[in-house]
Amino acid sequence: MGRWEPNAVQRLQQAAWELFAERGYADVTVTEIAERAGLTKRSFFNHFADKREVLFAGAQAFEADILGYLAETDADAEPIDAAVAALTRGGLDLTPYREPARIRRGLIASSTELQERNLIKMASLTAAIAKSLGERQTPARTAAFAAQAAVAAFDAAYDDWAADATADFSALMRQALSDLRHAVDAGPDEEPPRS
Amino acid sequence: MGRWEPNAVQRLQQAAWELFAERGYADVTVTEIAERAGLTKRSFFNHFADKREVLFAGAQAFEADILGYLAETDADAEPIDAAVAALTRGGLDLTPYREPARIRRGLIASSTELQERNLIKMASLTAAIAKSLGERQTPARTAAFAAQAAVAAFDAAYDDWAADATADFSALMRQALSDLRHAVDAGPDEEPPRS
DNA sequence: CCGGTGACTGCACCTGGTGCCATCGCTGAT
DNA sequence: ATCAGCGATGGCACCAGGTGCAGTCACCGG
Repeated sequence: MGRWEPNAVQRLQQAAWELFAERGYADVTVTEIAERAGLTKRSFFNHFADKREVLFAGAQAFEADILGYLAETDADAEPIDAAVAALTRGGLDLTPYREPARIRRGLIASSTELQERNLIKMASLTAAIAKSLGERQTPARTAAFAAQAAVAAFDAAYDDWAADATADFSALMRQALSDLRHAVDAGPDEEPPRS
Repeated sequence: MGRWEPNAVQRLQQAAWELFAERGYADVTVTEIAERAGLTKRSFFNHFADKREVLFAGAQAFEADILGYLAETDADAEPIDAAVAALTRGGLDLTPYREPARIRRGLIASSTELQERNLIKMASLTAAIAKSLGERQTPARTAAFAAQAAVAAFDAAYDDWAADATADFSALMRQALSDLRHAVDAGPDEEPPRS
């Protein structure tokens, strides 16, 4: 029992979430969010760097989780397989949060501001994965492309998962990776068959 | 001879470019840009949606060029090859602008705001390419992944090109695509050899 | 000569975001 | 018990980006 109600950050997130759901991201003001949480605008900005960030609080934790999973993968695996495995585990962790994920996706789609923030978070995740892969024997270029491919597959699978209640995330991820490889593969007449 | 000096947009871009080069993006105010161009803040926002956009005016034209080149590619080519060919031609068009491109890259690297904007422009380009590819016989999924891969290769090649004065863009692009395929390919023991 | 059009301006206003300092209650040390 | 310090919060003034609205003024076409 402190001088203040506990969990200010959580209360702010909750308040923001409710207000965004009610009236959309753009029509909600930071002052309103803070007041619903029983705080002031100034305190909001003591907890979040900006208005967008209140919707992306989970992203940093997610990135950390992925890096943890990545460290657990077989060091001899192909980089892209290691990254895909880690992202698959991370995606499975989200299973209980399908409905919030759907709403969040809707919000992001409604605001270019949020789309930009989402893209930079994905880019940050990609860079972190690439860096981790680079600490294996992998050349930086390969690591970067493998990370980008893995995240692209994850993103597609995540979309599918949000849209289809019955789908299993790891199956979606396998399918996405297979589709990606199909799209990237050279046509049969452009590259000699493997020896 | 109009009532006003001509080429307001160009003057604003020029003024912004100079000021950003002098003092960095963050330390320049829109009012300053407008005044150096002989206009007012209000007029700046009549020409550009926001402060960032003054640095990305070329992006829309570039996207249109790429789509044009894409339409000229062989309709029977693999989607990724068509996209790569179009982006290679677009990259070659930039040859005279290497130095500005370098400066621009430095500016973007210095500001997360600009990084976000850059990412969404690349995403827009990717989506436009994917849409165009989808208008061939290509499935949407394949089109999307092919576009993402092609743009990823372009981005890597563009980086290399900005860093190395002597490099030929189409060679860099071929190399990037080859590296990408190497990074995405399954290891030899994970997939049966082609028949 | 006259009315329309379009680039530009002025102004008031909103909101996100920050710097600075005061407050207040808890905690631990003396 | 008292006091110092810490940390979350609040108040306030302020800045910059961004917008809505109502003008102004030169040009252009009739």
